[in-house]
Amino acid sequence: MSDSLPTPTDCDSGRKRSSALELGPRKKSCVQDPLTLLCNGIIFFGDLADGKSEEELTATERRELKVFRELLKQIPHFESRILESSEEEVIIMADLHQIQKGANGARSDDTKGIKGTVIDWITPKGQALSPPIARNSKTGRGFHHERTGALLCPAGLDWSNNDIKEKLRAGTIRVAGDQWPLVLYDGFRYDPEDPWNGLLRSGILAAKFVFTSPSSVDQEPKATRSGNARIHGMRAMTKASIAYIATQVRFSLTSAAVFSRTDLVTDSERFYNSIVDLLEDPEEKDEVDSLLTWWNRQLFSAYAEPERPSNTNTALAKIVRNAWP
DNA sequence: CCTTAGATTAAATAGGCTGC
DNA sequence: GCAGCCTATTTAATCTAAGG
Repeated sequence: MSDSLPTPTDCDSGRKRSSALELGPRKKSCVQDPLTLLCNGIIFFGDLADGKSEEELTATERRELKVFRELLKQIPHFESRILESSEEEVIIMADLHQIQKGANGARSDDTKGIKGTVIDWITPKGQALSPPIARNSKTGRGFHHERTGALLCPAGLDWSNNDIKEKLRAGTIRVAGDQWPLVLYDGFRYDPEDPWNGLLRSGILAAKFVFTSPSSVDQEPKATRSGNARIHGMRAMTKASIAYIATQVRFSLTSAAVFSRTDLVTDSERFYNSIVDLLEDPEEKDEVDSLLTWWNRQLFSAYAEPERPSNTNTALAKIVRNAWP
């Protein structure tokens, strides 16, 4: 990390931009326009090769060139790769970061929305939660609340057993991501005799909220414009979108304030993967097929023809989301 | 080895904007 | 006036480097 970049005071934005483009496993998101940076860098190199002097560049261009050089230095073989690659490949590399950025933003929007409305559909009809849960805060959720605790309780465990309840609250019993909570089951009822009974058929409202539109959750939708599904040409639920919704719902019930794939307490990543694993298991194909059919009847029976997909980063990201979050 | 301050990052949040 | 998109700001977690 001995960074030879002198970091003049007027150049900190440049540093950010360079680090944002590392092609490592970690995604950096503060870059404004990675594509421009890459393209300009290549153009600069071409100009310099043609005998153009560096002094002819503007201050901004020199700074950009500097960032570009730093980039080449930091990433092994990046120089040869980028100078050999076609224009299309450069665009793809830059877009990957934009898409990741869009995906993060979209997920964040969903988390925010579900956090509020989930309160409505875990509240028994005509009753109130006691104690009440704030719509905009995660405090008071998780195992410490009777309702969210019951829904988060692993399906095989008995929440009404005080000993178990206390151990869940104290953390003596740690719930891993592949121990599925009761909230995944239709009517919040788990059937030990038939584990498939109702499994993954509970998050309709959340799915509608995300995919069709927030108001499509209500009896009388007041949508005045198209929702996500129609905008992005989504015609059906996929295995990944079912797992995505389940993950969002599960997270919304926890008291954790920050969504993190790698957080081992919420264990969201393992939870998501465990559902995808089940849905992709060839031996479960029949059950999965009928599950998908069921979901599509719930969500898309009223959806006739989707519009053409739009082209924004977020739109691309949401398409990606249905294949890989 | 551990602590600690500072930097860096991802994510949450509020709120504004646009198109219908 | 809704739905989705976008931006600026805040917050929390993680990393780094220096010092004890």
